[in-house]
Amino acid sequence: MKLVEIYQCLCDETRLRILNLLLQGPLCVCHFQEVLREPQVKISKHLGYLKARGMVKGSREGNWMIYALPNGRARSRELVANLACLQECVAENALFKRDLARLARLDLACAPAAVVRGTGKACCC
Amino acid sequence: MKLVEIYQCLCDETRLRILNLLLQGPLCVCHFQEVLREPQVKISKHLGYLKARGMVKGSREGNWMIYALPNGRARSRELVANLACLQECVAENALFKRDLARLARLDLACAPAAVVRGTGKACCC
DNA sequence: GATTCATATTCCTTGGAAGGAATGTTACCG
DNA sequence: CGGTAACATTCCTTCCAAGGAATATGAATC
Repeated sequence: MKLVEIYQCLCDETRLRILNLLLQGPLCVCHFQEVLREPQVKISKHLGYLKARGMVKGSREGNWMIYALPNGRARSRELVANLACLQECVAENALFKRDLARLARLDLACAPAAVVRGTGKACCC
Repeated sequence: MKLVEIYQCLCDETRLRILNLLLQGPLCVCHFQEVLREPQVKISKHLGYLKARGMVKGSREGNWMIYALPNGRARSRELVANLACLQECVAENALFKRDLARLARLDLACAPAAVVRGTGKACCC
């Protein structure tokens, strides 16, 4: 992944919001939809864009697709630096903070449901 | 300048090369041309793009246009963080290092000429 | 096996960015 | 004041990205 490709991934607001959520951990598409409140096709296409460039990886978990950032060892210096920078930059931004708050509420509602279902998974409820 | 606008400025290789040079200090258009070896119109348009978004400022110096990053106080947290990140990211990149080397050679050739002309300016010779 | 849920893909339109050729503008210089 | 040097802008074409509607795929469930 070239440096300019990293920036291309970062130059759309929806993608920034997606990555902001992924900095908290893996997430399935339906949760992106709930938190971002954007149409399914929009979310899905941006995830496809990021995946095609190696910025995220996706794995199927039964009926759901879980997306995550590449794991630590697979992250280039440039990617690590830019993800850290992104996290610092969004820290005081209202939109991104609201997204994180919604994500936290979702996790709270989600985890018990997962326990009930006996999956132990926070996703997908 | 919104965060996403910063990334939009960064998502083109020519603009990255321009900003890499500007991290060393102000520069005139003709020097961008010499270092980057790209056509005048290309340089000029990318500088216009950056200027329109507040990423650089331009000032006329006689016959020349000098471009520079906004000065310290005018830089937002996001901009400071991303410029630092950019500088770190390009530090080991061959293309960007070559540009800096060319810039250094240009300054060496340029400064004496400026002295001879009695301007004391490194730009434009 | 038909249905349903979650997600992806296709097809379309629209807009914006990139690049080059040509031309315009501004300042300096004789 | 005509010319020239340094940049900017316009006009054009090409390409890619974004978004939505509709449709397809793949897994689970009955």
